[in-house]
Amino acid sequence: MKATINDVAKQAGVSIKTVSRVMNNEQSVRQTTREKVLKIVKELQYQPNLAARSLAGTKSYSIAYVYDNPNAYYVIDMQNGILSACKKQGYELLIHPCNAKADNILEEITNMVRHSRIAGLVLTPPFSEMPEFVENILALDVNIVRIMSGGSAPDNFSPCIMINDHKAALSITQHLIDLGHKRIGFIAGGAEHKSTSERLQGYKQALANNNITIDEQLIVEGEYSFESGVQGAKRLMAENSRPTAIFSCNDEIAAGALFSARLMNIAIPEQLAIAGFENSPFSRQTWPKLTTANQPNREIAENATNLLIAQTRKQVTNSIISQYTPQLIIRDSTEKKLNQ
Amino acid sequence: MKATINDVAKQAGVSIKTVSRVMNNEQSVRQTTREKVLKIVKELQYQPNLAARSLAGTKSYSIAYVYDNPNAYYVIDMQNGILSACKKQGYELLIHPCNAKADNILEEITNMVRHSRIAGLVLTPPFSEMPEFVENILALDVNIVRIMSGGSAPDNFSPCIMINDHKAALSITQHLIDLGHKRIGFIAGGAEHKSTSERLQGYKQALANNNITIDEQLIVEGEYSFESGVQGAKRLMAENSRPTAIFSCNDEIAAGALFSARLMNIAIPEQLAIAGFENSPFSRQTWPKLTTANQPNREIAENATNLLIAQTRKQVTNSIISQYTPQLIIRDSTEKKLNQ
DNA sequence: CTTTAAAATGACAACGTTAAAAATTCCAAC
DNA sequence: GTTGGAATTTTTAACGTTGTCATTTTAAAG
Repeated sequence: MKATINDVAKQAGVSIKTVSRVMNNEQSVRQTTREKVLKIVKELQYQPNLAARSLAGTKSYSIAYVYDNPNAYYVIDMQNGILSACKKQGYELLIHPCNAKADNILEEITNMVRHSRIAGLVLTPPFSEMPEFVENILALDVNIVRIMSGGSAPDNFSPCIMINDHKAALSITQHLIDLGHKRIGFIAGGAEHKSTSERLQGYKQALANNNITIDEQLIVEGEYSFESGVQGAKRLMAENSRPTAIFSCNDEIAAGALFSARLMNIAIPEQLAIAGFENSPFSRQTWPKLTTANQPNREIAENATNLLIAQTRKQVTNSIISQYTPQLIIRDSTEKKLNQ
Repeated sequence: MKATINDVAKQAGVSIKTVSRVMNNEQSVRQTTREKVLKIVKELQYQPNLAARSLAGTKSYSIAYVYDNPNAYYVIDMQNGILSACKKQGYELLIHPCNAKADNILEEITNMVRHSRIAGLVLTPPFSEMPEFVENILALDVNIVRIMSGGSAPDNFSPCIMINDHKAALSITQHLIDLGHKRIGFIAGGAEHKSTSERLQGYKQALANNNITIDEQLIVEGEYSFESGVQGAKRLMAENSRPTAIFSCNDEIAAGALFSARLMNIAIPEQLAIAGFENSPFSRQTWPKLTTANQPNREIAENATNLLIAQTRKQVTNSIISQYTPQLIIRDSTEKKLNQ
């Protein structure tokens, strides 16, 4: 039914090993031979059998995405980006949602890697930002790529995609300052996420740049959830001297803060400007829509996966670092446009 | 490094075939032998190699989830439910997001099934509700399970999980009627989804049960998106005689309708009651929170996958149908409680 | 005890690919 | 033309399972 390497070899009049070489883009195949084989491959619609490949070879063609993130939009974007790269390069994706705080998490991942013969892992926060975890995973001799927050990579053990949250948070805060705000609240995300501290530092830097004193009362702890935004805004707006603007660590928190403000009959943006971060669908589904910073997760994920696969194929020896800085998107939650 | 069937066989003093029999729960293995083998399996932490299995055997241990759904919450819930069943039964999950309207969609899925040796497919709307598509997939001799809307299965070609949207929509509408509403708007989801027509029929039935004339002006077309809710509410509220309540086909639409109502300065629920459907996070992230019907997607997905695997193992001959009726959850978008 | 059928177990060839080693072909330099 | 080394290609043996069929063991009946 389905064409195998034998069928191709017979048709092309070469040995199966030659077909294998062509399929794997290996050296020492004469150009004419390569073309001859590729023609038959196309004719028979031959695709190498993944099971046979991973059984016979030392290589694997499976990539796993390990995550623990309650943000469905983020996860779906990541999955789609990873899948896109996988498809193009003939890999399959195994998704592995799990609990980062489980005490046997390392054992769980180890088993998964061993059992499924994984070529590499894509790690996002919080996993990518747990140094001990990363070290232990690398000890398994499996490739990884990390997507994480920061201006520069924490080490050069593996390719990293760095999201410059500091810079992005700085420009959001500067935008609020430019609008005349001087008392700007900050609702943090989970403390275990480096993005939280990076965004906080960007916020502080912007204030410092404009000679605005940092008021610790205006900075409240939280986590990356809608509910956290609700509570955070409640606390901030209960202060004696309320802020006139709130920068929330992500759009979901911002949506919660906005919800909370409405409960208190506070007009947005007239009495309170609110900004989020991520440009997730949340930022477009509130009223008014949220000012935010665009973080192109799908693209980031595809890029990361390409780096991972390149590493798997030993096409790179040195660690590669790629940088993204989310760009400011101004919407009505901070600055109302006249026509709407 | 990793234990193979040979290691187990040697240690247990039996042939590899016997170990294979034990691992596959086959008949004709003496109880004492079975125990002896299982003891070694545990000791060596032996797990059969999936690649070797699918290469050698006629069976496959991969399940694919084919979907085309913009609702991230729904997809994540489904994935987690399917994964949960897969893990328990030693299967792996391949996710396959795709475009249901692509003209080569059948070819795409066919290739995937052939190439990855898929044991079965989990289909959700719109795929599960495309009879021609389903028929063609079944012709590939692959097992499927369908999760779809309706009171009874459309055929008995494969196990189905039926969501009784009709009944659920009826009870939501009845709830609105019980609150005194007589002019109730309906914002539809995508016409290609059976849930849309089922929910519409439930809505109409409830009106009929209460001798309320059905006003076609109050029924607007739409699709399952936030934006569609925004537009739908805009149209409904522009009518000469506005509705006093709106039943939206899902929570995302309802959230959009609510957003839209706020833009028009309409008080919820005083001037307009809004109900959604699904009990997705959307329903808890609006202000006020949405009355809805709870659809336990994760549980449904796990159940569906179990049916699929049972079918794969030929543990069932006849088609199995499982039923779910989403249950009404009353929140502030239709009926404000005093203490809040 | 035999005999016999059924139950349990084992031997060995697949499955479709890659790895390692061996064989062949090619081409440039004498 | 030879020759020698590099480039290309082929041969054969894995990889870890399951399927098929042969063999051994068991237990029941005579």
